[in-house]
Amino acid sequence: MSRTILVAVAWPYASGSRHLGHLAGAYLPSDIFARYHRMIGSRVLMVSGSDVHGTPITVRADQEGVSPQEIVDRYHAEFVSNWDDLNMQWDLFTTTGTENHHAVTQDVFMRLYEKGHIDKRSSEQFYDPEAQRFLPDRYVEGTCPHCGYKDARGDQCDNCGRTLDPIDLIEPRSKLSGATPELRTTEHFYLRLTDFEEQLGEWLRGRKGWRKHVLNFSLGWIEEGLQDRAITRDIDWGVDIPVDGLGPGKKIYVWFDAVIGYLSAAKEWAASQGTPEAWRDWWENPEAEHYYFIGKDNVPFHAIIWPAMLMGYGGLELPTDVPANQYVTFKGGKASSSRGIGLTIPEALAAYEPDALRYAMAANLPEQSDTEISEEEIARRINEELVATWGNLVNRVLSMTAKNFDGAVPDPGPLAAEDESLLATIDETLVTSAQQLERVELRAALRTAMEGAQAVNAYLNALEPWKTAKTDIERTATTLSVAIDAIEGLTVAFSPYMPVTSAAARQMLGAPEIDGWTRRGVEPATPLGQIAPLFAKVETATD
RNA sequence: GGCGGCGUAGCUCAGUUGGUAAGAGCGCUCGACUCAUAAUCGAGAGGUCGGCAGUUCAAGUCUGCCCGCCGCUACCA
Repeated sequence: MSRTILVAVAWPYASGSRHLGHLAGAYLPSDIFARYHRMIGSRVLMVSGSDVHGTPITVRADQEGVSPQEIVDRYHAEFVSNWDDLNMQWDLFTTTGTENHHAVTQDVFMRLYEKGHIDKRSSEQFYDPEAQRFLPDRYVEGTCPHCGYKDARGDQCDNCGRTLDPIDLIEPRSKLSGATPELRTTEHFYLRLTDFEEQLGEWLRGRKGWRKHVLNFSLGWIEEGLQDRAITRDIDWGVDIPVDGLGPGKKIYVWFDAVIGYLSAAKEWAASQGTPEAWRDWWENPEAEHYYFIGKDNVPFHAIIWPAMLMGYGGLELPTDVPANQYVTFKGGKASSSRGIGLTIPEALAAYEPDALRYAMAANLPEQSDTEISEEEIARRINEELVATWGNLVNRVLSMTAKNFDGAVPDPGPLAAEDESLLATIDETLVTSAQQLERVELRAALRTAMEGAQAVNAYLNALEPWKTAKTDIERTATTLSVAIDAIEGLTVAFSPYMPVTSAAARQMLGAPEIDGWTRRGVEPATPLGQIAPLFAKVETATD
């Protein structure tokens, strides 16, 4: 029976270009996983979209003298273009700016409110009289009361690392205008996370196969005790609060609405298909599996807050797994486009072919620990592994076949033990890589596929078809035919990672489109396609 | 400060519930081959598994302390 899979992908924040850390953290793994599931016949719904609300976007808009919508439109267009270049296969990539999303967010808010999981409280916040705006903690700067550092942020001092309360800053000033902020009382709605503490703990302790950094981190939050959390902000850019009582100038907090995007996007997708109820197959179906692809900084939102919201709402499915990735680091530091650390996705796409970039990043996915990446590392992965082992394998086999057998797949004749053995190895490659993909061990599954390619190279070196071509054409036919069948099988394993070149390789082999996670081989006498190298080597900085 | 993760070969990383002489890829050395994008294949060198002390018949794997790196710390998203 075919499985029902929701591939939920972190919503990129439309405040600037995304970088390779984001690509490796969430987008590439989700696409690989979704493609695998489509190949084995699962019903996949892969959704995400641009996250368009929040203070940083309004600040940037002010700085540039444009509307927040202009900022959002610019980066949303860039993301869509990136995904297109990378051949990301979304079922829907929308934004949180749609009417549908606002309506679904308000529905979730109202339901939680009516069930008593949201209440109203007041607190004191810094307000910038010049910018006429309440300031998030990190937009208040001043002198650290602990170490005297002059440019401490309101949430944390970058010098001594201590967590701060902006009220404790000496000589506080607004990061926006430099003005001295004043304290004002403000009312907000709070999500009562404490209502779900026990239920969340029980649920989390029952999770199997979750990465330990995800599970331990989440359980740590539970053990420390959850805190109720404000879910509205003093801002005019966001989703309207669907109940009266707070007065103007307040919106729903961007993070509360962003996670709801997984649900609203499913509804938008269903409506766009002309089957408006179809979202229920994923969200109200206990058999459905939900996988959330995010970076580790988002673990609390996906393993604590969003599940709590779902529990409170009732009748919707909780995450099956949250395979959060760690960080990609450049020269030891976390990638950051705002600080210019590491390549942005547009920069990387300008430098590398999409499939080659996908290979290099997939081979370095930070699944267990932070992974150090450099342009040298990307070039090494492409030149020393991808081109040398896989690209060259396809090229050497096809070249020999074209030359010796009139550009068509030869008839293998009876197979010898070593022929059967190679094909068994490739079949095993597909079995093993599928198991690893199921566990979201994407790096390992790619490695497995490469080992399959090495096995074919070793087989060729052992049977030396370039020699037998002069002495035993039947043996040569067997060798090359078996190698072609093996390569056909490997294109299946590589396809989730490198869809374009895998399809190109199949065309060269004369193989039909992939049908299932299995080796099918190529019929004898099938004419080969136009042969060309699958990948080009990249120049390295030192060349 | 608190919490979490990490610290394993020159580099990038794997090492399930503790158990045969510690692994992979790349790099390096030697050899084979020369069909192929000087690509491939084989062999080899290379590690006190951050440090110290424990538990155990047995620890990279468990416990404690220490050192270092990264992240989070609930109002960045």
